[in-house]
Amino acid sequence: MPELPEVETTRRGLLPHVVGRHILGVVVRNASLRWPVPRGLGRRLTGEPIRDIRRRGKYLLFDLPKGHLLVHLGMSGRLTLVPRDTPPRKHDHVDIDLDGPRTLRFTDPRRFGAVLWVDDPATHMLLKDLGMEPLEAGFSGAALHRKARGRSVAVKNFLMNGGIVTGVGNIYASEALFGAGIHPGRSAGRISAARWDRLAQSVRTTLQSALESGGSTLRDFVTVDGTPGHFQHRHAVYGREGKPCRVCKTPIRALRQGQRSTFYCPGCQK
DNA sequence: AGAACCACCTGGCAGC
DNA sequence: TGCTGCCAGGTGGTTC
Repeated sequence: MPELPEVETTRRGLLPHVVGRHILGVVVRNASLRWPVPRGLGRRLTGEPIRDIRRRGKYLLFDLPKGHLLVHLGMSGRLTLVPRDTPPRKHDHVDIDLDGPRTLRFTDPRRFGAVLWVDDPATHMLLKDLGMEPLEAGFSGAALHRKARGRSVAVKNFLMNGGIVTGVGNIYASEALFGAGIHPGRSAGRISAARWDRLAQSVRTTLQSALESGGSTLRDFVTVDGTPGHFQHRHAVYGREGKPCRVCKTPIRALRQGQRSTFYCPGCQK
């Protein structure tokens, strides 16, 4: 489900209800996520205050005095705030009871997500090699151009490589390439500096607009209070195969790249 | 080093 | 209705 806008929407929704709260207890109903939820997570968390919630790519980091709770939503994960003692449903795997009226609940049908303890984000295996944050300074066409030198991989797969840019997944890669007028199959190493500038700008504006719409809800993404995002109604190409391009009316096409669906406009993207 | 594939898991939907 | 096959927002690991 969640790419950067959905993860960031989740973070912003949680902030006012979670930061400053102490953790009263932890319930792990199913520890078999992408990696096992560590034994002793409850012992590490219980009694501790949550000082901040940060995001690195699609990872959320809950800052505690002695370390960090790391949450990744995988393909189908969700974090919601529910009234304490709300009965768990089938895929509610982890509960973090907070002081105050609510419980922070991790739900994930496919269990590709993760709930882990991290001592030091700077050296953690899952975090240390992540690429540029597309909404922060340092992300630019020039930086992308430099990283793409000599690489034959399709630009769409390049954009989705978390070691290059973090947070851009399957939906927003297609959308950003449409915005920049670049064909998703073009080799990353054969794109001009001017077009990398357009693409970097398109990635930023695409993610920013999605964020302002509360993210995209395709199947099950909901914000922390249970309301869906609505950016899916504004997708230019994603999920629109056969429908007319919003700009030139050419039917949108789909193709497979690295076992993922890509959508593009053959009229607008070269 | 880089590129292409696979694996992990459940649920929803189209087609028969 | 019920079965089968395919698809889905991610990403680490393996192989070439």
